[in-house]
Amino acid sequence: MKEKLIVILGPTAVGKTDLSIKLAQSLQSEIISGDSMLLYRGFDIGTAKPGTGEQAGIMHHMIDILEPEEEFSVTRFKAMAAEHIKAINAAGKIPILAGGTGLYIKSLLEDYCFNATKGDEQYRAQLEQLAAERGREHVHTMLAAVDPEAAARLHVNDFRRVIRALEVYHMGGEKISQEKNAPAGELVYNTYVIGLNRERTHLYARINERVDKMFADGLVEEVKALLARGLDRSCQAMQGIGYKEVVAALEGTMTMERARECIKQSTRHFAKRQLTWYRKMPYIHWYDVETCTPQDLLAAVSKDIAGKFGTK
RNA sequence: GCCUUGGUAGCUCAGUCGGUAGAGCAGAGGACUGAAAAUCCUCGUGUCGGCAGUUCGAUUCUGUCCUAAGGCA
Repeated sequence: MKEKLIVILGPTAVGKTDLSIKLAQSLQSEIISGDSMLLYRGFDIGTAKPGTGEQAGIMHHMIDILEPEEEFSVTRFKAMAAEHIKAINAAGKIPILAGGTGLYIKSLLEDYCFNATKGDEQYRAQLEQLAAERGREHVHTMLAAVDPEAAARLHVNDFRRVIRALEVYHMGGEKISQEKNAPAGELVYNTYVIGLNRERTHLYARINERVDKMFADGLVEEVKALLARGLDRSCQAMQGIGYKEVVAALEGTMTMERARECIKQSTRHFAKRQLTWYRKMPYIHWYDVETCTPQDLLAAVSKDIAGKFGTK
């Protein structure tokens, strides 16, 4: 008997948070975040994290569980989310997984089987050093020597993956190209996947507005506070959209105005990339947020969920 | 009114010593299996402001008109 799960995904700024909270209220359930940036404490404004007021007393899991300097990865997400899903089901409720991180959600639903080799900071730094000295081609050639299949698939410039492939081979004796599990096309959970979308130009307009609002709400102060705490600007969380640009502006490499535009642009690009993940998930039930009010959306979604799970 | 400098892809501009043009950005599509809000790949025909002239041929030269900015009155 598979555990039940409701998923809400969609591009950034489409309105996932709002729907997830309303739905959680009406189903008296709990929310699990499927978002790689909400994990971090202190990263609130730039991540559009729902504040405690907005959370409306609904239990939110996997938000604010990491210190800013902590590292995180998909496998941890997968394991943690699975636990929450299990626990909430055990309590007789249907958990709501809401978030936009394609890899995280897809790997959870489809049970990606990752290589066991852990990330090794030192080894990565070593390869980056090597690439700086002898070029990326050189590192790519190293991969071709040990795992030609992976090398053929990876572009020389897709340096992160080249590094990972080498790491997997040298640190763990595995190959990134080795066949993983073939999840029989069936999802891990008894799940109803809701995809929210709206017309692209309108989505972009919302993104632009939201970025302006982040600045008005004190994004710059948030970043300053993080830096003042001694947080290294190179840490994972600081690579998030909105943070790396503000840091650059504070360091003087670009104007704050320019940073604001960069953030809008990156967010738009990001939304587009999210959408390409979702296109590979044929089991998503799409709802056009454009053509209905929040009430109608909730009603429509509730009805479809009731049909699926036999809830009220 | 006169002078100067512009008018080339949605935007900013480059360029053609005359043989119908190309970058960045924007935008679009894609990849992705322990960093994923990360990382990476692919995609550029537009009356070269209008009209006329010179020419085998003009976006490129000449004239004229329109238009923008600046200067002089």
